Amino acid sequence: MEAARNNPYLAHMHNGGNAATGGQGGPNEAFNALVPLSTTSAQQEAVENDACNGLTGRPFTQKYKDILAKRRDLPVNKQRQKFLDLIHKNQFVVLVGETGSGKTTQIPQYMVFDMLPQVDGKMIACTQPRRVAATSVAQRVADELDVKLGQQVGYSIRFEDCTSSNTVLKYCTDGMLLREAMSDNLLSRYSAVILDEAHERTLNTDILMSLMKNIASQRSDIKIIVMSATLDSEKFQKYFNDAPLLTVPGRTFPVEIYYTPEPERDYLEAAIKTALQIHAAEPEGDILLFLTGEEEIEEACRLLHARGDDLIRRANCGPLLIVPLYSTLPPNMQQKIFEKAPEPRSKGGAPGRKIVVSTNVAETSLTIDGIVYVIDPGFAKQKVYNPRVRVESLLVSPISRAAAQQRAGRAGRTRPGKCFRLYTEKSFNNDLIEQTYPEILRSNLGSIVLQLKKLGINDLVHLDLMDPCAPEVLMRALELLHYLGALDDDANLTDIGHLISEFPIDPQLAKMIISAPNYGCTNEVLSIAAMLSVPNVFLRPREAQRAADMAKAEFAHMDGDHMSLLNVYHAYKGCSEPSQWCWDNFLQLRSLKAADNIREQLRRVAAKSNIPLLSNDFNSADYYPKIRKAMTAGYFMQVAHLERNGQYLTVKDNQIVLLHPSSVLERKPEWVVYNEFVLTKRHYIRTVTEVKPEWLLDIAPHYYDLSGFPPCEGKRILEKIALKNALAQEEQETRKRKKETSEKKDKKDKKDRSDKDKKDKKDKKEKRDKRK
DNA sequence: GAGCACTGC
Repeated sequence: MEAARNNPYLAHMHNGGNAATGGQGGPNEAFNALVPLSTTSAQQEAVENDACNGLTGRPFTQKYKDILAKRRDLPVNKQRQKFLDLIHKNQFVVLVGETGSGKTTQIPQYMVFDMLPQVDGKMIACTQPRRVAATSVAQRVADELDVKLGQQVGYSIRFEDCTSSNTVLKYCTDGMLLREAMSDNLLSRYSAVILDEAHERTLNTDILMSLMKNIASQRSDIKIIVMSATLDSEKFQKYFNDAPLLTVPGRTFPVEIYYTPEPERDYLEAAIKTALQIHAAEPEGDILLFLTGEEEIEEACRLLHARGDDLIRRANCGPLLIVPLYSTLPPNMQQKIFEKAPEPRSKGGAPGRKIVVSTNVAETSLTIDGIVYVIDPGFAKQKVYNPRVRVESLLVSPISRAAAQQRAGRAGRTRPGKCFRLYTEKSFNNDLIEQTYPEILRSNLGSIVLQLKKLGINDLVHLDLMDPCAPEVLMRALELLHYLGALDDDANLTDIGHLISEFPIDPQLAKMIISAPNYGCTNEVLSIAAMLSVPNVFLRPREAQRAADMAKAEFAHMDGDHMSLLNVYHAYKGCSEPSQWCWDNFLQLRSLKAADNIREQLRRVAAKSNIPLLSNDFNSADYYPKIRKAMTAGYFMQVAHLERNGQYLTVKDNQIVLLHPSSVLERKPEWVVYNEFVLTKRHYIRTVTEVKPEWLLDIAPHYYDLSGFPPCEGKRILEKIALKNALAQEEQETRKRKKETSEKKDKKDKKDRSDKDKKDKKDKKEKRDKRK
């Protein structure tokens, strides 16, 4: 109680924040005795053991007490005092804890009791890379603290803010906190920020880490905790000014690792063999097989079905449930991974088994219970960025040792498991890289650079990132933003740049939206932007490709794919039963719903930025051309020209590209804008719409300064038009000059005339006067 | 005439 007397906030606490409600509750004495940034583990436990909730004044429920017992048992609780000591003495703490340590749920609560956010009005934030994690952990912690979700504990993710003025602990996606920082550069609403899953090194986490380091140097009152699951803690410690490290053991079961003695030539074949061998020889327990993509997974499932049936017949094995899993799979199909393994065919017969064949989605995003065996061929599709051609693409490549470890861990969540790696141990040690390259080294940074500018970080070259990005990638981003008019010649944010940065989408898309009012078509452009921001809406199941193509043709627009997307969106908004309608038309309902959500968000941003929401008369001949002009204002850097040999060449880069076969365009328009450059066996441009070369010169004259263009037909055509424009302009000017000269002459004549008139009048008057 | 790992504002 000594501390309580010294607590300057105590009076406030007793009077306000902690009033008992309903008569049955009461103050939590231990809670009221807490002093910010000096609590002990014992004090905190006393607060939790009290009869009443310090945060609400209400008596604790039985449910609370049941959960509390389990929380006390978590590995992280044994280190509570150590953690508090570290955070009292340091601004940064790095915490490493494996699965099951309890760090994500407990550490933020320790911080709540230690910083007493209800006293100074500043919140504790805990960031997650994914939305589901933010919402589900917030719910769990609300239960643990015996409060209603959205009150003292809440979450904030895109499209959903579940917080209130009472919120002291907020779980949010890292992207959300970054957005907040764009309008509050010092994150002044927070007294502590906990960055969770930092080892994943997502783009947003990396930026956020840099930002927090920057903020910490300006705010000595803020505490920052970086939590990670890997043992690569030294890098984090070093980055955060030699921060102290706390290691918390996890709670998982051992996983035995097996390697192949020789390298496998065909990993798909090897994977299927291994799965069936496990089924034939290993005890009960489900299998998780990692493959790289949809097509491979469907193929593997077909083979497993065929050979599995054969095996079951011959070897009297139990029945198999084979389930594919990838993110674009419809939700009802995804649910299948939670089904139980099938029962034995006869009582006492061999047990059934579930085989989940999955992409990386099962590595971090989805947890499947009951997995005992993991098969890891060692490959995944990974994003790579080529700044030279400004293209992001997906490439099947070997995973890292950290990812392999993560995959193996999936076998030991419920009991001891086994992991079969389809590569040699030597290969694991010598060929695999230690960590997957962080996303920031594999991405186009256009949007990120704009965000950084908005965050008040101007010196990008000396930006303090954990892994600095390649200068060429930065250059490309700056170049793009400069051409869009978002940055001036000194790389400072312009008014346009401020506007663009308000939109949570690609800068080109945002530019298209803010240009739309010039063409009176904001509403339509918002719809197109939303449709371009979601995964492909068109489904094309292998068994119904023709029917799907026919359904798609119904939406085709002769101007191109963007207008077809607009047709789809309008039709979707007009249909009465979206679910049935989507099924009938081979459309992805999930994507359309997402598009609708995004459109609403974009509309709100536009309205807030005073961008008028306009539409042209649908029957006007200009309706579509005006939309295409607005698109050109955003995408003038992604234009291709059809050369006379029938090949498209991208403008300025002179890359040979093909219209993607998914395009609705049946003819080949001479000039097109494209949304995406797809790099597979060939170079494709996907989602394509016809434009006019005159527009390019009108709308983006700074980009279409032809002197810097490599020679090609497109350039010659543009030059001709430019010449014509120049001549026309000259002619116009000449005419204007002539008109001016003649006007001047007229004016002079008029003046002369009027002078003469005056003189005549005067003379006449004089004459009259004389006569008098 | 062909793909679409996964997130996120």
